[in-house]
Amino acid sequence: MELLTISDMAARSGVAQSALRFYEKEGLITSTRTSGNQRRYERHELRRIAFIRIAQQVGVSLEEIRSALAALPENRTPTKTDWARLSARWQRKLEERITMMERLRDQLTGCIGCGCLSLQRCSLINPHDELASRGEGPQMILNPPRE
Amino acid sequence: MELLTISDMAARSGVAQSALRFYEKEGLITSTRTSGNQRRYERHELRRIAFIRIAQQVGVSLEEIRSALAALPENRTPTKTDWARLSARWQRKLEERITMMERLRDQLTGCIGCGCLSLQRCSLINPHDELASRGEGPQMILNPPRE
DNA sequence: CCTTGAGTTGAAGTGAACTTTAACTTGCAG
DNA sequence: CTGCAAGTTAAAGTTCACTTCAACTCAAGG
Repeated sequence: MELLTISDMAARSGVAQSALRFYEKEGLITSTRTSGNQRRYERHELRRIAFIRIAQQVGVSLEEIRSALAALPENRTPTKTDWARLSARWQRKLEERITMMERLRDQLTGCIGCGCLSLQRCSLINPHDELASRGEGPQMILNPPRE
Repeated sequence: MELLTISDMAARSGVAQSALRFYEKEGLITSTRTSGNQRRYERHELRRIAFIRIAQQVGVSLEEIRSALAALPENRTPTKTDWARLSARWQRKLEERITMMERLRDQLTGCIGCGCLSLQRCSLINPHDELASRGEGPQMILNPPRE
């Protein structure tokens, strides 16, 4: 069971050393120390880092990521099942985001025909201008009507 | 041709007044002034704002948005065609982002089966660990191999 | 030993996208 | 007219996600 140095981790994960230290300070990853106070990482920390970067791609904040990772066991190396549970959760987030983007794309496609993009008339943004009651902004995308 | 005040604009667009002033300072939108130095907006500025918010949803920076908007005519109200051209361009960006997200989702689905998320073995991140030559990080998602 | 590269810390800096503040001025209903 | 809500500015503050800096200490080859 060989431990990895911070430069190993940076090389393998593609994340800068400074970011790794930052993540540790934020409680996203952990490390042990050598007698000389240098960080040593267990191999499975790479999974945490991978997870962090993926979640960021999905548009999740570090704070949310932190709280998700907090669900992993602290006293033992996470099992496949632990990770699978977490992955499933993020997969739903991803799914939601994709759906939103697709809705955005579809509406935008319709808008290209009319060359509009008006806040008042275009369905992309606020159809019929009667949505004021539902709040401000591009209601159709952020908060579409149920069918 | 009635002009809108800043609070009209804020109400109609769902964007804070402070943000509208900020956008103006950044050259994203424009306004005329009353004799008493108050901002008055032409109605079509709402379209610019809508466009800005939509582009932000897609993950585009204000700087990029600014340069895209710079392609619109300054001396006349943009025509449908002007907007359509711009919309088409963003639609491609959206399409790309959706593709990336779908790839991410598909890979993640595969990963749930194995409960992995390893930087070394999981195909989500860096299959076979031989991608080092192609750069660091989650290569499969950011820069997938051609088929 | 000595040098050099790798690692450590706290604190300050960065950039994006705004918001808040303070001190005024305008617009308009009564 | 008056009073007050709405508007104006420059400058400073905020949050997020890091990076950079300065001043060290540690580890290992020659």
